[in-house]
Amino acid sequence: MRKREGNKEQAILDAAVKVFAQHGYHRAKISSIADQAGVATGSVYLYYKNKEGILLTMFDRLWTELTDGLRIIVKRTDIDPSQKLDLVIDKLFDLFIANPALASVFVNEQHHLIKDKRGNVAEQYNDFLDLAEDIIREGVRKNKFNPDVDIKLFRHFITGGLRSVLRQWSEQSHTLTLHRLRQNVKYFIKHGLL
Amino acid sequence: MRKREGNKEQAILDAAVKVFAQHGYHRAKISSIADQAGVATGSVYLYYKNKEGILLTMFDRLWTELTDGLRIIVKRTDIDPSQKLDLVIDKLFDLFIANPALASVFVNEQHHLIKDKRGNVAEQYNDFLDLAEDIIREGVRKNKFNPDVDIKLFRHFITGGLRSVLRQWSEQSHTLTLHRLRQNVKYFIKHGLL
DNA sequence: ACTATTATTGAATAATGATTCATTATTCAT
DNA sequence: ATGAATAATGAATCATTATTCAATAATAGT
Repeated sequence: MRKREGNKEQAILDAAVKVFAQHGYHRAKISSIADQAGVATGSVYLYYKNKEGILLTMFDRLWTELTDGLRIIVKRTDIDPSQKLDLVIDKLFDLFIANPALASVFVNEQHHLIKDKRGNVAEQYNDFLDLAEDIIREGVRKNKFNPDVDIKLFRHFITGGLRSVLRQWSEQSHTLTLHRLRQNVKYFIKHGLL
Repeated sequence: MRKREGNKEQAILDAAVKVFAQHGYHRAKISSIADQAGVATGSVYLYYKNKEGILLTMFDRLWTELTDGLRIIVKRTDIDPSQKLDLVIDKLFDLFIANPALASVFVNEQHHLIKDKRGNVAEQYNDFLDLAEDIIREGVRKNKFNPDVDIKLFRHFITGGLRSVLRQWSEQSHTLTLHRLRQNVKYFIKHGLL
C-alpha cells in the first residue's frame, strides 16, 4: 500500500484560491492550479470531482466558518446589538484580511453560484444573512436601531458595501490602515454620512 | 451597392446584454447572442472585433452616460450636496431600473475588466468616482457632512452597497417598491442604522 | 436588366483547456 | 527483497466555442 504524502487536497485548494483570485474562475486553468500546488494536472482529479468542485469546496468551508462564528455572536447576552454588529464586521475583516485572495474569489464568484444554484452556496449564504438579520431585529426591538429601515434591504446594502471595501483593500495598495478602515465602516453603518 | 438594413450593431449589443446577464460573460456564446439578435453568427464580427469588444462597448456606453449625467449634477449651484447625493442615486436607479439586465452585467463583469485593464473601463470608472467625491467633499467643506469619514472609503462602500441592492432588486422578485427602496437607500447613506 | 459593390450567412476551422487513462512511482506488509 | 495496492503523472483525448472565410444575397447605379 501507499500512503498519501502531505496534504495535497489542501495544497490544491490553497493553490486554487490564489489562481482563481488572480485570473478569475473561468480564466483559471487546472494546469496552473496544479503547478501552483506542486502536483501534476491529473492529480487534481484525485481530490476533486472537477473544476467546479474545487470552487464549491472553497465556498462551503468559507460559509461554514463564518456562520459558525456568527451563530455564537448572535447568542450572546452580555453585549448589546450594536456591539454584536461590530463583532460581525470584525469577523469578516479578520477572515478576509488573513486571506485576501479568498476575499477576491468570494466577491467575484459567489454570485453566479447562487444564481445557478450550484452546490448549496445559496442556502449557506441565506443562513448567514438570516442570522445577521437577527441582530438587527434585536436592535430594533430594543429601540437601539431605527425601526423604519427595511431589514432585508440593509442586509444587502451592508454586505455589498463591505464586499466592495474589502476587495478594494485587498487588491489595491493598503493605504488606509486596517484599524481605521474598520472604524470607519462601523461608524458609517451606524451613523451614515451626516 | 447595398445598404445595411436596420441597426444590427445595436441589436447585437442589446442581445449581448441579455445573454451576458443570463449566463455571465464567459458562459455566453456568440451564437446565442447572434440568435437573440436575429443575425447569423458571423455577422457579429462585422460589427465587433470580438467577444470582448462587445462587452467593452457596453461599458463604454454605460460610463459615458453616467458620467455625463453626474458632471451636470456636480456643477449645479442651486441645490446642496445632500440633494446632489440624492440625484446621483436617482440617476443610478433610473438607468438600472430601465435596464435590469445591464445592471447585472455591470455588477458581475466590471471588476475583472478593471483589474486586467481592458479597454478604458478603469479610467471611466475612476472619473465617475472622482466626480462623486467632489460632492462629498463639497458637503464636508460646507459642514453638511461628517468630516471624519474617509472619502475614498465611502465611495466604495456606497457604490458596493448600491450595486448589491440593485442587483437584488433586478434579479429577485420585486417585492419592495422602487420608491421605498430609493428612500431607504438615501436615508441609510445619510443617517445609518441608528 | 445587368453589374459592381457591399452585407450577410453559417459551415468549417482552429484554439483552448477540461478531463481521462495507460503508464510509472512509491509505499507497506510479508 | 518482493509484490500487491494505491498514488501520482502528464500526454492524449474530447468537447466546447470563438473566429474565419468562401459562398450567397441584397442593393443601387447605370
